[in-house]
Amino acid sequence: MENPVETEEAICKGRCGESLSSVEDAIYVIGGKWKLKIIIVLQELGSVRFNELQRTIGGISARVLSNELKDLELNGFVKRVVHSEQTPVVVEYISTDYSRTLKSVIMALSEWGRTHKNNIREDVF
Amino acid sequence: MENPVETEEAICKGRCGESLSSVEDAIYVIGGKWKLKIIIVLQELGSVRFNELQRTIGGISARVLSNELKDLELNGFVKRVVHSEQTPVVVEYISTDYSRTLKSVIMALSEWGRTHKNNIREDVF
DNA sequence: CAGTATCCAAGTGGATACTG
DNA sequence: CAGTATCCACTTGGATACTG
Repeated sequence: MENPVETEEAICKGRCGESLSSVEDAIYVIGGKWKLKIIIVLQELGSVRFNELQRTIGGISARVLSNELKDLELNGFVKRVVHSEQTPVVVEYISTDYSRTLKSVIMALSEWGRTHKNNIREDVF
Repeated sequence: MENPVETEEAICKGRCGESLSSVEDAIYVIGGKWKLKIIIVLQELGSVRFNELQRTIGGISARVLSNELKDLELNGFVKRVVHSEQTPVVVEYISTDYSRTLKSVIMALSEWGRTHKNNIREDVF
């Protein structure tokens, strides 16, 4: 620890390692092209059905959406509710309280994305 | 707009469309497994060389790191500085002011990731 | 050191058809 | 409607060797 020739790598692992590993954990769970978008739509609409969700998000295939939803459900962001009293069976996906803990992440990302888009329009094109 | 049978999809596209598309834009630029991690290390160390960066991040191959850095440079998050007066040539990567606009994104993500990790330890295992 | 080139295995994802 | 199964093209990424 007091090694005078401590490498920069070691210094970084000590100094920014926590941020690094926390961000890594976050990306592992909510990273990818679709997860946050699904969570946003579910939070906004409250309750959505499969095909409706697919159309709202746009560009996602049924297979991929299905896999993403399973993933999100496993991690507690989404609850799958089956109304088996109806035929054909109706399935609703609803956002959980836990998904609301992502509020600040979503706000930060959407604000940055909006600003970035404006920067690009003004500076580059 | 005043259509009484306006679909939920349309409602969502009006209500949360901006957040949705902004988050999409953000993910498009800084999404993926490595980009934010690279940016964090560069911000923390200020200036890093290629192999050093590879070792600090850990788990990333030279080819992938090289591609990510090109991408980040194109988008203005990283500056590549060549010291051609030395042999063998020394290359430094430094973070830009623009990468600092990601501060709130990184903070939100790292805080959420840290909390999430704690939740998992306590609740699931 | 700072990458690039090549080979190759594994994963991702679209399209389509199909099921209860 | 709410998915699943299959086929298949494309992409991603590791390992290794190589260059200036």
